Amino acid sequence: MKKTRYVILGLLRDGSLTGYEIKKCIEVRMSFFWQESFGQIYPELNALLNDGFVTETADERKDNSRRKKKYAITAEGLSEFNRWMGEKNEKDTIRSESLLKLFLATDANARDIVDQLNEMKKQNEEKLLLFAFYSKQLSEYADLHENHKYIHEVLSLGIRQCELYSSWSDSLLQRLKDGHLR
Amino acid sequence: MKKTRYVILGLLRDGSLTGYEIKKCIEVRMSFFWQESFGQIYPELNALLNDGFVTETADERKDNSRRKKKYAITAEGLSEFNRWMGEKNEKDTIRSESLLKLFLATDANARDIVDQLNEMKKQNEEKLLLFAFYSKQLSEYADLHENHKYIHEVLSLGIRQCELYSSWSDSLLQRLKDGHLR
DNA sequence: TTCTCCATGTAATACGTTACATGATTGT
DNA sequence: ACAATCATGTAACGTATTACATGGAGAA
Repeated sequence: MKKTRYVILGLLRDGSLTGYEIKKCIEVRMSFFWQESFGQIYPELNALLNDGFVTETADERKDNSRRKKKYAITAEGLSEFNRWMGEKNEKDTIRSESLLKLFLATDANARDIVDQLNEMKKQNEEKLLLFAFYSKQLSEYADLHENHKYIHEVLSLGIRQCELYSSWSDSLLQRLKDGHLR
Repeated sequence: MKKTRYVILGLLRDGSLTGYEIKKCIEVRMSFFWQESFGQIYPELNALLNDGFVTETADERKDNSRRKKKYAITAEGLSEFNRWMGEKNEKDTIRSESLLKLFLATDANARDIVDQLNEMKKQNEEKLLLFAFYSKQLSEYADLHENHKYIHEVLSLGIRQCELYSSWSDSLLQRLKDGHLR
């Protein structure tokens, strides 16, 4: 089942946002465990409006041209969000082409594997920088996250996962270079 | 882009398999980073046959009734697999409803969060048992994995990831119970 | 002026799961 | 005899990405 609406509702609890802002928010803060595209967000906002879970405030200067629309959550929206919170989750899924390649690799692919591992290490180190930035940003809004104790915990899990991946790939690279992999 | 064919080709390098066996194999050994369903595998096997990347040996007793079909990789299939190995990967994606919920939770959701965390801990501990089983199974076929050095490494990463998630949820639960979460 | 980012939206397409249909084999 | 698992396949459905169309605002 599609979860787009719940992410949107969840984010709107802290104040109204435009569709664009919602997208950015998911991208910057949640990309380590969630993703949504414009093609899902905009239609879903209209569906939510239709269901009475959000209200829309259009920036109505000009006339016809499309302008900024801010969405706010309604009481019904909030209770729908809380209902979802108590529902059973579907299984987590991970799709990692890098791990797939490593898993399937033989000695014939040794050269490619080194490239894969380097790329993996690089990507995780970049993600760590992003996390650090976001983490710092968070602590500047102490009041807001007063109400969101778990964000830090999830973030800290993300960081530790990145560290795991990055150190794992690094150690594998080392052992491959030194030629004593097993 | 769809990757189903490469998983199939990758697995077939160690000997012919039926579609059913391929499915089981992915399920048991790769579920921590990859998944495929019958609805992808069977049509893809026919596509691969059509492209000359695999050959089919049907178990042709009886006549009309559908029977076991073993697939083997061809030289062209092998080179197609090796080509893919050198290609750039698409970004890894994770979809975790549990982390999404935790990320979005406030104090209002405290009760639900405890359930989520317990479920998360349980699932990761179960996965660890599966990993242990598979790991043991692997060491019994030393000859086969001689050629697949990286399987162990990927497995070990999977184990450490599960341990991370399980100990993270456990520690969060502890702190929630003791009431000193920040 | 041109580029980038903000901003909204739709349509086409691709991807993936689930349910269904069918039947053989193996173990209890 | 029955259930579980092995085994193959398709059709329907739902979900998600991508490309496209459109245009404003601010910066270089």
